[in-house]
Amino acid sequence: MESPLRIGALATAAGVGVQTLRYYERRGLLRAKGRTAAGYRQYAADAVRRVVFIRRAQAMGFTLDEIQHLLALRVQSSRRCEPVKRSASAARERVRERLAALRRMDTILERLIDACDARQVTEECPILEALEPDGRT
Amino acid sequence: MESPLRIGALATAAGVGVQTLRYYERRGLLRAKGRTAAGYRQYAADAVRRVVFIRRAQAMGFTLDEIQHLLALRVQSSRRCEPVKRSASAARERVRERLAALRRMDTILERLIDACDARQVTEECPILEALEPDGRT
DNA sequence: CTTGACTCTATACCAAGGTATAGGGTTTAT
DNA sequence: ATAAACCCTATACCTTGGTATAGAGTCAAG
Repeated sequence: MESPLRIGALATAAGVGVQTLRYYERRGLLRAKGRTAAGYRQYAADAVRRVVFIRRAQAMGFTLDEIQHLLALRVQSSRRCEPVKRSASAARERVRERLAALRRMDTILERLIDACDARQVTEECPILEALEPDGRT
Repeated sequence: MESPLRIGALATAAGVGVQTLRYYERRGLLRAKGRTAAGYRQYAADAVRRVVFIRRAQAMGFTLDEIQHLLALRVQSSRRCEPVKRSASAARERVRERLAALRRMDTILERLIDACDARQVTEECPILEALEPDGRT
């Protein structure tokens, strides 16, 4: 029985601009529950979570198209399970690749900081060595 | 005594287009060692590593501006160590935040795939819970 | 000595993900 | 009942990270 949010309230709650929400709607990422007589969008309270999710997923490198797919992932019936599983597996594959790359970056930065602490002069840029294809750390 | 690379050779070696390399130069990410009499850019062999680094860093979500800072990170002398360390620490902080978020995402996707295998119906979109600030999985 | 592959600068264009503005209606507090 | 603060659509514009094109010079092979 909660009163629905108008777009400005949702924007404030989620920390984005109203234009952004309308843009997400055009992109198919967000739908208003309905409209008032005057045509104002009405959102349920959980729209805040959805928008926050979108921003966080973006922050970890997903595109809006990918996020749209992620948001659609749920097992709706015991049929139609395979497509969901395929999407989820593909998404997970990308996540794991990014994880591996980020872990390498973390190691490199850690070692750089340590070198700095030890006041060692590193003639070569250690960062440049960070991401060699063979990934030796 | 290796013969310097021209832009096309560097582009091929690093797997990018020549336009991209000139763009990086404009952005201050890449410098040619010199020019031929005709004005052709000449690159040292290690430019390949630099460009590959740029692409990998991009792939893990760094902007070109951030990458420019990363590339500038090297301990050039035992003085001036602090600023380097601060940049590296800040970069590492961002990396670690992304890692944490990606790990949560990975867990969620794994559980979704498992639910799918078990033919369980997930009514609520489980993805939405993936990135809650408190990170409960 | 010309043809094709390469290079140069400069400028235009593109896609993603917004942000701003114009021109208008609505709701609310005074 | 009117001004401030909100909402609507539509359209234009912005930034990032490129890609394409135009017009011109360079170099190596035949």
